[in-house]
Parts: sequence; C-alpha cells; structure tokens
Amino acid sequence: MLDIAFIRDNPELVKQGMLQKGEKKTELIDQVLELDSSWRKSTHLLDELRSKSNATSKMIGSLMKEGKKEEAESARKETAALKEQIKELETEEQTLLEKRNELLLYIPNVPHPSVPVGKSDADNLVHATWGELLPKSWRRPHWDIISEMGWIDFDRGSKVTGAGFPFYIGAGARLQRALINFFLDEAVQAGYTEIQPPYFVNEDSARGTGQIPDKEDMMYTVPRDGFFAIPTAEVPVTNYFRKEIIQEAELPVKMAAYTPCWRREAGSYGKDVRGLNRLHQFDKVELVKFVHPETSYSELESLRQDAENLLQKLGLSYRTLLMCTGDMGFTQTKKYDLEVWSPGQERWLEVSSCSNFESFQARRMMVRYKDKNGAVSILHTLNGSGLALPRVVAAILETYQQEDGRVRVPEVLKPYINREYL
RNA sequence: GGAGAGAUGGCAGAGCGGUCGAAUGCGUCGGUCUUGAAAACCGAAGACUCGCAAGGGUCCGGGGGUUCGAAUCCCUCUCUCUCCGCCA
Repeated sequence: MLDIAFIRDNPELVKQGMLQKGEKKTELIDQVLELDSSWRKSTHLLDELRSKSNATSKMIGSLMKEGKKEEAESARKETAALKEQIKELETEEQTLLEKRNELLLYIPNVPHPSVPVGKSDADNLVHATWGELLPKSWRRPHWDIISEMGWIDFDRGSKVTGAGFPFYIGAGARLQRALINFFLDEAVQAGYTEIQPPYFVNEDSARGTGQIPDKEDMMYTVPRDGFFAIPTAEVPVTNYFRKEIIQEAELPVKMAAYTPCWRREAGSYGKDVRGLNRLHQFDKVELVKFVHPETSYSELESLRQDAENLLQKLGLSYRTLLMCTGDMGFTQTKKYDLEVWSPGQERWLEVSSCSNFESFQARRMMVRYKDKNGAVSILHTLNGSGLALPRVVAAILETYQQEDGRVRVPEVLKPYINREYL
C-alpha cells in the first residue's frame, strides 16, 4: 500500500497513476483523504481527553499516598464522565482508521516515470531480443513431443486431480529436476541464498504481498485452517521479514526459492492452456530481493539480467518487454517480462516477470531497515522468476527437437542429465 | 490429540496494581586513553502515531475485561517449551 502521507501530499499524482493503470475509480483517493482527516480530528481530540485522564489518575495516585482520602475520592468521581467520553471516541476513532486503511488496500502502486503509458499488452515496449527465431517448418509443438515420448501425462493428471495437474514421467520428470537444480545453482552463484519456504501461507502473508484483496481468486484455499496454497514463492519468501527491522549493512538481502505454485487460473481457455502453456500446478524458482530504496531500480536491472542469463545459458531465444502502465498490475512500479520463443507454436511465452514494488509490499508487511544513525525506514522489495518451468520446458523441447523426433539435452543441463538426448 | 509451563526492548533477563517505555547483563553506537587495536572508564540508543512547533497519545505475544490507574489481576485466542500419545 502507499504511504498515507504521500497520498496527502500528492493526491493528483496518485490519481494519475491509477488512471494510467486503467483503474478509473479515482474518487477512492478523495474518500481516503476525507476519512483520513476525520480520523486525525478524532485522534487529536481523543489524545487530549486521554492526556487529561492520565493526569488525574496520576494525581489520584499521589493524593492517596499523601493520605488525602477525600480529595482523591472526589477526583475519582470526576473521571467517570471523562471515561465515558473516551470510550465513545475510541470506537469512533478506530472505525475511521479501519475504514481508511481498508480503502488504502485498494489503491494501486504508482508507476515509475520510466514506464511507458499504455492500455494493454499492445503498448508494451520490446526492450531487447536475444537469439534467432527458429521457424516452425518441420518442428512440432511440445504437446506432440510429450505425448509421443510419454514424458508428461495430462490425462492421468486429470483423473487423479483435475485438468492442469499433470504427471511428469521418466525423462520428463528428470528434466524438471535438472532445471530446478540448474536454476538454483545459478542463483546461488549469483549471490542469492537458497531458501525452502512453506507452501501454504496464512491470510496476513497473502495480504502482505498484495494477493489479498487484489488477486484473492487466483489462490487455492484451505478454509479449515485458514491457509492459502502459494501462487508463487514470492509470498512466503517476501513475508520472511514481516514486521522486522533489518540492519542497513545487511542489504541487499537476496533469496532464491524453488516451490511448486498453485493458481486457479479461472477463465483461461483455448490455445493458452494447451499443453504446458498454462497449468494449475507448476514449478518455479523465484528470486526475491530486499534492498535499500536508493538502489531498487539498479537492483531491478540486475535481477532482470540474472533471469536473462538463465535463458541465454539454456540457448533459448527470448525477448524482454518493458510493461506499459496498463499491463503492469496493482502492486508494481516497474516490470519486465521475459518471453521465450516457442518455435513449435510460433509464439512468445512468458517465463519470467521481474518487478520493483518499491515500498508497496514492505509497508504492508512493515519490513524496515535501520541506518547507521538509528533512523528506521521502509525498504524496497523486488522479485522475479528465475524461472517458471513449464514454458521453459516447452521451449526446450521445441527448440532442441531433431527431425528424427529425438530431443537434445542443452549443454548446461548435461551435468544434471548425463546424456546427449532426453 | 491429552497434561503442564511460559510469551517483557537486538539478545538474555528482572519487574507481580501508581513515580515502569520498563532494572541489570551482553551486544550496538559515540567519546576518553592508545602509534593503532584490545581492555578499562565515561556517555548514548526502542517502535508507531498526531502536531508547524511546544507537546500529546499508543505499544511489555493478539483481542476483550476489572480499576481513577494494568507489564503486573481476570477471560479468551495464538505461538513456544516440557511430558504422554501418534507418526514420515
């Protein structure tokens, strides 16, 4: 969420940011500011009354000590009305604050000035393209390769769980494991600490990273225990430091986590869900950074570079998009997407998304850092996939397939899959 | 799942109804001393929030209650530890 003080000082800027993200309800800002000013009035009055009440309590205490019973007694009687007033005001003040903070959750983060203004994915900027775009020609889409080789079984997955929960078998499973290890090893090499987080989180964590209330429907829930199955490792990992203060010297903190991810993906259909293009359960290595506010944009660039390196080493062609304001999402100020080339489908597939959240998540989570002078401030968080497996698998199969049907093992995976062909 | 104990500042750990935002130790920071460091000594440090400021207010796991007044008493929830049961 945004800093209320920032909204007070820059209401127009925040409104403009909302409009650029395609969020038209800018009256939200006026409502928040109105609630805020009533709350402040209420708090002010309440504090005065409390101050008075504290003073008389103190006085009663010392009167008792001096043995002035009658005076203490009469002072005590006077507090009755005051107490009543305080109690009333307390509920009013609390209600106002709760309402204000609730609305605050619905105000999106403000895009960074370097982000192109636009409405949809058509307005995204192609930031860079790497590698040659193999033509389809004789190449087949990955789902054909998969079913012919028996590497992934969608039908049995549907039987056992439901659509979008596949089984990986033999070389298919082996490839998954190889990629996970490769991604993690590369991340550790790049200075990230390997983390294994919980796969379920509670409601506070889901709110901390912004899944609630914005993307609540994307998550699978465990109602009996109040848990959410994580849609990405971002959620547990970013919440790692919730309500904590980190020493400035510790920054930046970089973490890499492999987890399965669960997403309900309601409303998807057609070619988008064909094969490995979109699943309800998939594997991903996620990179998360906690950084000093001054460095968050350079950290975003290096995060993107870390993710790009993986694709380059795998020998996959890809492009990097700088997402426009309208296609960016609620919590980010700036975001790059990496899309890998799928020669069998002749289309781009998103395999990574690298974002800067500035203080948006950290403020919700109260993650702060303390500088040398002892001053405490909110830090910045970032994350990016490094990488999401299924579409990488799709691209590998389609890129490395031979005309005879076999699939070569990418050079960098050979330490993990000790053979020439899958 | 059953029984008991506990939750206090970065950590350890006092406090058991008023002067406690909280002793003490360690750690941290600043200074003295030193060529430099260590040791020793002296000193400084919680967070949030309202206010231009002066100055208020809130916070001793969360929520509620008793009281003029709660870290201290009561209820409740969560978590941690010990024992038993169960188990990868």
